[in-house]
Amino acid sequence: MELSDLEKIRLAKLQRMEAEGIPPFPTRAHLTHTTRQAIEAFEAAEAGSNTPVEATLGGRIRSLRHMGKLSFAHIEDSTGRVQLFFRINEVGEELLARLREDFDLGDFVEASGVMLRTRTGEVSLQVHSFRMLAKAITPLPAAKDEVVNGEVVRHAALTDPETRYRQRYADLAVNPEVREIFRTRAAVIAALRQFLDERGFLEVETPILQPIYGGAAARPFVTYHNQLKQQLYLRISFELYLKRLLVGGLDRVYEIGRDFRNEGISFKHNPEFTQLEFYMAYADYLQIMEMTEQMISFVAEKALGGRTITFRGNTVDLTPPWKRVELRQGLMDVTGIDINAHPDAASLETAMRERGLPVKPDQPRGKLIDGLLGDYLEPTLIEPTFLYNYPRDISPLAKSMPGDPTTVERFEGFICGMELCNAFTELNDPIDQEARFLEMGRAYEDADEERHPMDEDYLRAMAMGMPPTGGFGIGVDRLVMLLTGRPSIREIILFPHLRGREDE
RNA sequence: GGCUCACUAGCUCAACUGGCAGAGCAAUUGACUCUUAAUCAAUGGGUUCAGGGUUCGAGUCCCUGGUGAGUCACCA
Repeated sequence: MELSDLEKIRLAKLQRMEAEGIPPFPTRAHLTHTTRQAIEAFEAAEAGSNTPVEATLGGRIRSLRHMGKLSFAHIEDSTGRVQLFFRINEVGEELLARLREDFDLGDFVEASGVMLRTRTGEVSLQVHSFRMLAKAITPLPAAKDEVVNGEVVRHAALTDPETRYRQRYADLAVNPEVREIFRTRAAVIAALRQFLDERGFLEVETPILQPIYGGAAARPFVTYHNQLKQQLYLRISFELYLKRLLVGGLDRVYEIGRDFRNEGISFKHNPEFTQLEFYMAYADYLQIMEMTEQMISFVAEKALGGRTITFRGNTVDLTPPWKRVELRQGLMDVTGIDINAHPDAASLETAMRERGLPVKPDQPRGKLIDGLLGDYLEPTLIEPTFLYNYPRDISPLAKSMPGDPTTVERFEGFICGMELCNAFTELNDPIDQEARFLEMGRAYEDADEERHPMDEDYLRAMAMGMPPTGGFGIGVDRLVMLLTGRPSIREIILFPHLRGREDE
């Protein structure tokens, strides 16, 4: 490890402590309160009995001010901050000198004493004794904090995105709002579980390593099992396994876990991302639609304490019911094209050209429609909106609408111009399913990386009978982006994937 | 992968049309018994992302490469 000048100075302090027999990394701490508990205990005593509050507190030193025979510090733990007040009368000359010589910003310290208010009114621990809990050799990146009206204001905070993502520990250590994002993220996932658990759903775990990948259109990561001499794929969705469980009689199942897609990286794409899928027997996509808006507003209420979010400058209310727009009508409104009047790719291409819309050649009809949706319709869907009834050829696992074989019972949810979730009435006819798989194979013969491989075992499962089922999938990262108002997926994933560096 | 922009001290940022690489905080030394970006005095700190080129002279201009951000493509 190459040490900077600042680090060499701190290392020398550490070595001096060791030479004097003072452990810089003692094994155990003995704390009586968190910083918040200590402040609350003092305020309660102040309002009542006035009995002294003794406490032993621990935390990271975030500010340190020496002034002759007095010193002040703030320590921080996960519950907040408290000021430490060191007076030579209480700690003695020797310990006070040690504070000056051995302790730096970023060190972890344990301090015992009595809670009191300093002259400026700040609740503080008047320290009688203290010791090092863990020495920090590398200084924290943020320079200094200021407390203004109880709010911590940072000066010269760590802002460089690359450093923040590569050294997330440093980002978390100095940027409290980043810690808050991940508390919200945990609350979102807990609320999703609660919502589904309360409705009788069983949480399950299905394979991440799969011999045949499927359930979505994406390129997989490929890996290999040495002993089995078998090529395996990291899953791109949970769908095909979860629906096998419905065949097995588990009527309501869900899984929250990681999907892996070997695609480009962007502000809304990470190669691994967290997905929730649930399947509900005897439900159709309209019931799932209602459940979706209830679930999302429930989660917002639980994780944020309200149903209003602000994302990319738009403030929207998540309270049900959400807008419902048929995909055909939505596309007609923004492009003037009625997709039902163009049952094949060639006709749709012509209609697009007539209106001066750019057309990528050799795209199947479904892809063209998907393109129109993404380019022209999606950006307009600011208020929470369900688009429903999708073309069959981009939905190989969804059930056709009765009386309309070109359209399937499928919807997607959009908020603030971003796609959030995808759901449909599940195709449970094994004959139709096999035909769809074959169709997909043909349609993507040229770009066959994305086609759905034929999954014979899945067809066998369907052949044993799956009840009519509504299924649902949501990108949990996208949901967390929306709920925390963060425009980049990297802000809400602890360790987003970045390109490797030569020096690492 | 394409295009655009960025990369300077530990952190945040300056440095004009090419002309001695700077500030605040952090650090070091000292003063200071209620401070809170404490204050005051002094001091140290640079592979200007890397490599090459142009030039009397490059942080600045040119080329190649690296990483990031935005955007497009692909996808969710």
